[in-house]
Amino acid sequence: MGLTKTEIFTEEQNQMAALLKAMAHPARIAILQRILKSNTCICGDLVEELGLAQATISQHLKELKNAGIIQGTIEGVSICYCIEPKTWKLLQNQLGDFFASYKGEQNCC
Amino acid sequence: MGLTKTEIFTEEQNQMAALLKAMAHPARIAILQRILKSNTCICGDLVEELGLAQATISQHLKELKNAGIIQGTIEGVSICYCIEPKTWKLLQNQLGDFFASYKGEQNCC
DNA sequence: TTTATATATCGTAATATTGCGATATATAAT
DNA sequence: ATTATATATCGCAATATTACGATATATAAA
Repeated sequence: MGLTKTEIFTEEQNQMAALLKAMAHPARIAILQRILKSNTCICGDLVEELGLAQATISQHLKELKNAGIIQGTIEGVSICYCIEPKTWKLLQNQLGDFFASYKGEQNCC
Repeated sequence: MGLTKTEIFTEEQNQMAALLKAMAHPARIAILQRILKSNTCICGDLVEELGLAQATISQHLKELKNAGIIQGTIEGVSICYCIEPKTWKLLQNQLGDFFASYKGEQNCC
């Protein structure tokens, strides 16, 4: 087929997968790192700093925005992007719990 | 085009994206949750518990294995899967740092 | 109002992912 | 050696992603 069977998974599993997927691209990691560094970031700066076309950057920003990971505000002619705190903290906690639940190598194979 | 321009990103960005991508599917989240819960997991159990065909589960396991997130050991006729501690801790630390580097909503837009 | 600048959207080609039936492989039991 | 069981791989169809040129839109300046 070619489409994920979301209906057989829990809401939490689908949500976590969607958020991870939104982050799972080197360009989007780079964009987030850039935003984390200066708290804020104008779209145009990314086009210069990463080596991707403007349309491509815009598309990556859209994906991060659709996932709720970043938010954008109109600032004159340009648009200022920054982290969406709610989703950020949610994912931070979810992933924190997820990774911490590993009990180590005992009884492993 | 349709292929990621890995050459313009850092090794770290590419690696992190690859690991996140391997986890970014509800079935693979479910598989990891199952392994985390009982430390270990036989492939056949997953086929029963999740509602996916044996070929599909096997493919998801392969992706997690290729990414280095899990490891498999032959155990008689079946195969026992468990977490690969090194990669797990690496990703845990990387993501921990990444999320913690968010300085909050000050100077945001 | 016209022009310049910044960003978004459209359309498209190349490639990747998802899921599964069919089949291959590999170990254990008879 | 044959048979049963568990897992992997192949091949394929449907769909999604990636990247980008071209174009649309929207704000600011002249």
